[in-house]
Amino acid sequence: MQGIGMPESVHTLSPEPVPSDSEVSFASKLISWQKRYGRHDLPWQQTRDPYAVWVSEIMLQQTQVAAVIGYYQRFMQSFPTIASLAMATQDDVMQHWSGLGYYSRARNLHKAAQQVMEVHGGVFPQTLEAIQALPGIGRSTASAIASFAFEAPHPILDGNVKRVFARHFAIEGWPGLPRVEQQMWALAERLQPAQEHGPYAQALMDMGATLCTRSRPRCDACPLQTTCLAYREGRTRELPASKPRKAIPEKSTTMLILLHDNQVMLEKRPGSGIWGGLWSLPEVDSTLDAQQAAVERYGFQTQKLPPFGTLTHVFSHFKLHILPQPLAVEAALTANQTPDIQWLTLEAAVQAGIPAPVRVLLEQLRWQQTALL
DNA sequence: TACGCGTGGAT
DNA sequence: TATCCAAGCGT
Repeated sequence: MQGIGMPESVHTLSPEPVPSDSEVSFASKLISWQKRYGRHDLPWQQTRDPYAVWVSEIMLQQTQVAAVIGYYQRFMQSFPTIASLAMATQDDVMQHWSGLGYYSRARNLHKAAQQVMEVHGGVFPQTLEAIQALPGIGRSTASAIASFAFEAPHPILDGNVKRVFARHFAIEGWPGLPRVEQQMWALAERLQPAQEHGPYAQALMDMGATLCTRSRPRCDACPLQTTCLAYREGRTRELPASKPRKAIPEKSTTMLILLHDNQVMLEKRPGSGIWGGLWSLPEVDSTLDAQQAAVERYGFQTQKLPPFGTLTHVFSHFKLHILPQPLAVEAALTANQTPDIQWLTLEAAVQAGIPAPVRVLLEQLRWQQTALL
């Protein structure tokens, strides 16, 4: 297949349904390699339970394996079945996701479990269309679940696969570009083997994660070395093309640490947006007076406590400078109990579903108080 | 179509 | 330290 990788490669113009000989060996080489050198002992590989596969695939979206393992084990311990997840409170689910990031994944997973109970009678659906119809499951994740749980012949296209394709077939352009992605989906369909769909999907992921890594790929150990165009042309360093980046903006916010009776006040954030559904510290515009804001918003008379240093948290799309302002609540002028406010001891607060930087602040505070005793 | 959405590891 | 980006999806 000579056209692959050229800017106007043939399969974008006239897709060939029949793979060439070299494309057939692509899959079989990968599968053979996977059986011998791939990963087989990850916690979610000990089962074909579609629910377990599903949870793992959602956690692994944009998240590295090492970060997921502990979360996966605790999550499955607490929510071993679709029914148990569907019946859980959102707070309980978010608590298990706290620190893992991309919290819409947790909200969607929870919602989808309830959908499976209502729409599918508690049985995880088996067709690609029905799987992909669940919130939080796109084409690649649906295919991965179908491949691992049901041995179904659907191609995956995640970051690993894109990297392997971009290098092996010398595909130009950033893989996030719709044109490039469309080209890769067509390629993925042609390369899909006739059998061993689970091992093939795992092989692509293992290749991308352990050999065909972003930097310093281990081409010496690669089963595709003899056919890899990037290797042949010495272009593994420049492929795949990287995403064009813009400078990210910086923002500042003041977080109120309202303390009373050895407890701290947490406020539930709106369901969407940054840290949606998590419990967090109240935020005040940094140009405003924190104590005045505490009175106006909550009816609290407060005494300033010694502040501690600014905490900078970097997101993918902006940088946030957090100015913590500890305040001792002396008196509540008005009742302010709502479902979106709770008072917790520091020990309980760090166990709640809170964003990572808030955890850092509360841990610092707890350490300070311990040191004073 | 481009952007919003977290956190941590690697270089 | 700054930057990239990792088993993507929803809007």
